[in-house]
Order: sequence, then structure tokens, then C-alpha cells
Amino acid sequence: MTILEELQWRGLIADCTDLDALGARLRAGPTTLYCGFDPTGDSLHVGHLMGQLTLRRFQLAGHHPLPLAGGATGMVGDPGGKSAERNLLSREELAHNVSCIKQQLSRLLDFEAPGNPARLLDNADWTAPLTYLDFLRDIGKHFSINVMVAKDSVRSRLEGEHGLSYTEFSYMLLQAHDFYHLRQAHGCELQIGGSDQWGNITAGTDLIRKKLGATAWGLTFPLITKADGTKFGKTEGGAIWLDPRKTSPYRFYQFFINTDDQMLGGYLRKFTLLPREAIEALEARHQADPGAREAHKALAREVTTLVHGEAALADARRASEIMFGGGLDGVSEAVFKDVVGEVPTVDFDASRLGAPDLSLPELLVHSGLSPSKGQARKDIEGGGIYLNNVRASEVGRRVTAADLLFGQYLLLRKGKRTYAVIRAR
RNA sequence: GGUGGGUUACUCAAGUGGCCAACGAGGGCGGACUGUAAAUCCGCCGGCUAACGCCUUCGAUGGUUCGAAUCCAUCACCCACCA
Repeated sequence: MTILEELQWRGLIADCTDLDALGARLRAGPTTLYCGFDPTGDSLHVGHLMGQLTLRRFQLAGHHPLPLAGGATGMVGDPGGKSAERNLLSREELAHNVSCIKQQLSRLLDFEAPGNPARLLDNADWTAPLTYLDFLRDIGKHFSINVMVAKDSVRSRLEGEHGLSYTEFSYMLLQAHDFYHLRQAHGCELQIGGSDQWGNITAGTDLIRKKLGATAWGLTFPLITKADGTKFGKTEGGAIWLDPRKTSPYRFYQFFINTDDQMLGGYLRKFTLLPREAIEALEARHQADPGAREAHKALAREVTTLVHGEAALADARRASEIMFGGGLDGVSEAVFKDVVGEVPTVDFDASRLGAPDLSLPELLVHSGLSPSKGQARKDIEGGGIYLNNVRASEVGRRVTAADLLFGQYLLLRKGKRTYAVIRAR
């Protein structure tokens, strides 16, 4: 199976500037490709795994991957996919974000691979020194406003009520310039990205053709949606981040464990490096015995290992076992402590335990499980609250030192799977 | 510029003087069932309170009234038709 056939099978090809010609080029020998990641936040999230993993797949096929941090493009903001102008990030925020993202980008790829090591780049390195006048003369001259205005990302904003600033309008020129620069400096012939990047990518291939008379390709993967059509990677608690301080490996693991059956096959293909045979075998096993949820476990295991490593996976699984594997009976203090920190954990003043004014609703609010005491009361009355995995149905339930696990912890749970740990201090 | 219509809780949307913390739907959260699913059924969804109840909400401000989301005035924004 060629790399393109594999991507096709995995459902990772949404669009290509010229699939046949690209296929021919890839068969001829290794090439160099890039994928950009803008530092809009201090961490990437699961959605960004698509780009990183696709780079990795190309690397495994012998090509040279260039992960790119958008230190320059992040200063301007991509107008695509948004309905309103974005606020510019401060230079400090941006610098912080870039350094965070660079760290994450260096995890999934092999920077030591003999022959085709990955190289981490930052487009600020070649964009910052450019002068405005040179840019207008050398790059801007090649762009037709008529064409730019016709791009989806721009058109939707012009038709929308918020419009579009000159700054964001210029974004695609910067990205096109990146591709052009990489073509020259690194022989980069292919840019990959989400399908929302199509306009920006083709702006680059056009620029390369006009300025260099050379060919370059663009390849996009489809944006993932959930079974219910909502945005992938967002949960009630917010996005699923790659940064373990923002999304614990336990929650990360749980996110994939909870994958909707309909999406299983697609996620296994898109988010794991498992070979086709392994994935098809998992799907067959899932068909035969859906209740065993082997495919869910394999998916969660693979992705968690890729992003957080073996050790974190082990902790996440152990925590999951405690949470969902039955009661707390027989759980040792050492094992329980693995849960602490994986699950949202808050500290609490131990001297207040047993005080007459300390009620369960108060702890629920303190732990963040309930938004207000009134709601906490309703949650308790509805039978959805558990203290140390025992249903607590009395609103007036007092919490005392006798409830502490291992003399220090309270395990609160709302519903089937939302846990919080309170640590008495 | 003229005339008419609208602005209600997370969203859509009822409500035109007291029975309204406000119908209904979607969505969310819980419960039962299950596989930590889906579908289905049930409960809850402004705040505070153990509870009686109290407090704050219906675009904004002021007014009429014993009493207003509901009536009046002014302002803001949106929509429709006419110019």
C-alpha cells in the first residue's frame, strides 16, 4: 500500500491539488512536507493530532516531515472558520504559546530518524526580518484580490456581519509565503492541513508556481465531527488538550474510551498508527462482542501512549479501573493516590470537617461538581451523588473525619463518571 | 425618511394586569435499562434555605397600579413593507 492509498483507506484525504501527480512524485522518492500549527493557545488539542499524525505517517513512509510553529502567522490570525475578528495576542502570550507548542510538536515525530529526521521550524524566523515594502513588492504583487476575495474563508466573512480586517485578510499571504520559503530553503513540495486550510494552501502552491515555475502540492484531511455533528474534541469541560496539566492523562484516556460506536472505526484509522490488519481485526471483534469494548480500549491505549507515554497510560488505566471497576474495597492507599491528581482534586481545610455548618452541598460546590448549592441539593435528591462511591441521598448529610479515606481524602462522584477528589489539609 | 412588527431563561419559543421563576421544544444534568454505548422511559434545569418561604430575572430607564414579562413614556438594537 502506498502512503496515499493508506491515507485514503484511513479517510484522511479530503482534497488534493493533483492526486495523480502527487502519487507519481511520492513513488519517485522521498520528498519533504510540512504542516503548520498556529499558537492560538498554550497547548494543542486532540484536533491537532490529525496533522501531527499525518506528518508521522509520511515520515514512516520515508519522507521528511517539517512541523511548523506559527510564530508569525499566529501574530495575525487566520480568518478561516471564525465568524468574527479575533483579538490579537500580546507578544508575551504568543512567545509563551510558541514555546509550549514547540514542545508538543517535538513529541510525536522522530527527530533522530536516520535519513529523514523531522525538523521543527518557526515561521517567525524568516517572516520577522522581512520588511513591509519588500513583502508587498515581492509577494503581494502575485496575489489577485479577485481571487483572494473568492476564497471561502474570506467570502464567508465578507458576507457575515462582522467583516474582516486587512490584517486577517493578509493571513493567506503569510502562509503562502511560508510554503514558498520552505520550497526554496528545504525543497518542501507538499503542504498538508485540515480542509479549512485549503484556500491558504492553494495560495501557496500558486505562489510557488508563479515565482519559481515549480510544482508543489496541497493535501487536506477532513475535519472530524462527532456522531452528533458537533465539533470534535470539545466536551462539557472544554477542549481535550495535549498538555497533561490542562487535561490529565486519565481524562484524555477517558475521552477516547467514551468514543461513540459509530466513530470507532474512523478514530482507529485517523488517530492511531495501528496497521490496517490490526484495525480490521479490532472492528471484527467489536462487531462480535460490542460489550467487551475491546476496540474502545485499544483506541484509548494507542492514543494515550502516543501523546503521554507508557507510564501515564498505566496510571490512567489504573485510575479508570478504580473508578469504573467496582467499589473502593480493597484499594490500597498507594493505588488510590494514583487517582489523586488524575481526577480533578481540590484541597480543603481539614479543621472544618464535622463542623455543624459543613454540608455535602457545600463540598459539591467546592469540588466543582455542582455549580451552586441549590443545584447540589437537587443533584443529591435526584440520587446522582456518591460519597466514596456510596450513594448519598440525604441533603443534610454531615461529612466528618470518619468519612476520610486513608485519613485524608474524600471521593465525590456525580453521575456515572464525573469524579472529584477532596484532599483535607 | 415614513409606517408596522419584534427584543422572554443556554437556544428556539409561548405568555398581553394577579393562578408567572414564567407553557412547550431542543439542549444540559441526573435516574432506570445497558457496554463508562445508542435507542427508550422517568426526574430536575435563576439564587438562597432542612423546610414554610424569601430574593433577583422577561432589551434599558422612568412611570401608572394594591399588584406589571404583560399598560404608558423615553432610549437602544433588530426585522418587514413603503420611499
